[in-house]
Amino acid sequence: MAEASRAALDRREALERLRRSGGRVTQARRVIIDVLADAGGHLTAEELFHAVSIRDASVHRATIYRTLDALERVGVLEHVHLGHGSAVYHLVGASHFHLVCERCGAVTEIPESIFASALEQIQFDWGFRARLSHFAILGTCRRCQASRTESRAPDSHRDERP
Amino acid sequence: MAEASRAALDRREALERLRRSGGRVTQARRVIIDVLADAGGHLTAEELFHAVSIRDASVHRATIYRTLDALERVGVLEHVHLGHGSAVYHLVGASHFHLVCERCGAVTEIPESIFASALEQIQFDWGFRARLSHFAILGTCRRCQASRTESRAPDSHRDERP
DNA sequence: CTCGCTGCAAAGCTTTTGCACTAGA
DNA sequence: TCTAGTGCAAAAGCTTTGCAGCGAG
Repeated sequence: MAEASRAALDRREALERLRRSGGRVTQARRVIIDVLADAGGHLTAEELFHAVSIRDASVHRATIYRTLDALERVGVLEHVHLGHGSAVYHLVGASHFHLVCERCGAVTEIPESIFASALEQIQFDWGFRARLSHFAILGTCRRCQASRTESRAPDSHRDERP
Repeated sequence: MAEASRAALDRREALERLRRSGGRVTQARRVIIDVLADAGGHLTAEELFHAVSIRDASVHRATIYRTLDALERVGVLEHVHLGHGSAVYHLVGASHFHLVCERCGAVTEIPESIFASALEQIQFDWGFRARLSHFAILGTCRRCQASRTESRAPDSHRDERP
């Protein structure tokens, strides 16, 4: 992976990759990529739509979905499921996993190396080449383990049943 | 975990657990638990609804959702996300992970022990107690790795973009 | 007898799609 | 120019909810 050494694609690289794949660089796509680059990733389609609307109110919600699909197909971005809610999108970059606390919703990124040997064993035993980064890993964070009666944070929850 | 030694709760244990938690054992719940026990797990709400309808057509779709919620809350069942589609439900039992092939949709269950040391390291390094069983692990199965042009199986796909 | 559970209907939310028009290469 | 991409509107899923009646304990 060429991008594994960097945090993520920047605007220029993203547009370049899009162009090279035969896609057109439109106003909507430029804004969407800008927002994703600025946010540093982890936006749902809806969050992205709101953020994009601020910069260009003419971009339609349907365009967000179609563009996310198109950009994912040409390898400019990826989506991850952090929980029960909508997927979140981010520009491709260093492969990593997400630890999501089921109680407070905190998201921690960890390097993929942690699971290297486990994934090798799965490849060896089952012939299955696993890609762990597509889903978050749920659990309980240090803080919430310490305080069992910790109340839930009001925001940033994606995997909570009300 | 008391149920870790067995494949999953059977009807009697499930009803017992429901009753002990103060829940009422109704006709609808009995049928739902029966269907899940017979299926051996991995049913979406919609699949469950169809299967339940065959045995008792009077059970409403909304009851399926409310019952799944209730039964999950009292620890009778759990849900897992195998892919982009709806979650699948199963009676609680031995903790395991699901390998889902992104190309053919095949689902393989593997024991949680594979990841034991990785999860321990996460606990040690980040203080995060991870529970990997809530999401599937996507990747490519042996067969699909062998035949790169393998056509997708028409069914059992849950994590495929059309 | 009481209130937890259910059927029903309707709404809610996210995502997709058909169509005609616009604009990128 | 030529067609990929877009806005718009409407539909399509899937899931939730308010309400009144029923039935489990």
